[in-house]
Amino acid sequence: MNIGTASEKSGLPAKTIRYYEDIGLLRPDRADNGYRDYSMSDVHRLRFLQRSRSLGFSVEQCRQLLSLYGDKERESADVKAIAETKLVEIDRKLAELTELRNTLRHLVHNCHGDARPDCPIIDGLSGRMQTQ
Amino acid sequence: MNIGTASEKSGLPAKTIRYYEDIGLLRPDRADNGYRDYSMSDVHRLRFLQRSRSLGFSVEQCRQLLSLYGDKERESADVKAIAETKLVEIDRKLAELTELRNTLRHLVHNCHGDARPDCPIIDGLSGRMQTQ
DNA sequence: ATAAAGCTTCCAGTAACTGGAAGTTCAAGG
DNA sequence: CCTTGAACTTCCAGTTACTGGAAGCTTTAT
Repeated sequence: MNIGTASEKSGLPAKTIRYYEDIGLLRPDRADNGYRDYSMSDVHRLRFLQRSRSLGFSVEQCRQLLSLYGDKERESADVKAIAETKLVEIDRKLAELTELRNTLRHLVHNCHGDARPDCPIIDGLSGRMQTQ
Repeated sequence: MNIGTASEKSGLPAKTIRYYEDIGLLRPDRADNGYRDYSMSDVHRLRFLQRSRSLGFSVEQCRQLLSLYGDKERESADVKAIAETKLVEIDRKLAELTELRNTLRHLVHNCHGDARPDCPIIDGLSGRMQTQ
């Protein structure tokens, strides 16, 4: 499939997909006309990149994560070690995201939603805090 | 407190903290010697920035999120609208992160962890997929 | 008093895109 | 078949969000 279709399916702009190829994150086939030709496997890699990038992993971390999928020659123990390291990181991110959500939820539910500026959460968080 | 202490407490490099000041994300006091002087409230903003940036929110999104905390003049209905928009985004990120974790967990648990390269998950995900 | 550590500003470099120009190829309509 | 517009190509320049380093001032520790 062409880059436009791959872009739609992966949620990444075509520009970014070409950039990822430049820095060696994937290597699509080329059709006779010179157009890039993406397989479903390529699209999976792209979606994976889209997701992990948007979650705050660096491109180099994504490259590591991708290697878990792509490299059949890689030893399983190695895969396991990398995956386990990343799992710790992901769990930390999950906890932080949950905390952020709770804060915002609280904000939404405890504020009046009208024109009164005396929101208790904002007051609580923005004021001078002496607690530690 | 000085920038070094604020850096420790927030988890952000001093360089980044100064940069955030440059682009108007916070405005610490200055001591008589010209040193920046951070309050606990500043540190809270910094920690909040650290967290939301590492979770893939852009600086501009962080600026919006921060406005929920900082601006007492802001109307509550406005706060509520922004918070609710961000909540949807956070929930999406949570779902994606959970999915990513499940994939990796599966990878960790189903692989042999020895030197055999025939991990079923890698085989499943990296191979040519005909499914859609 | 002097050295090291920490602070200041400023300027240049990097990572990860992103936009735009200039040209080629393809799919649709006349 | 011809043309027109969308989608593709490469290349180069610009943006965002830092990051490193120089040059100099202030504080702390011996």
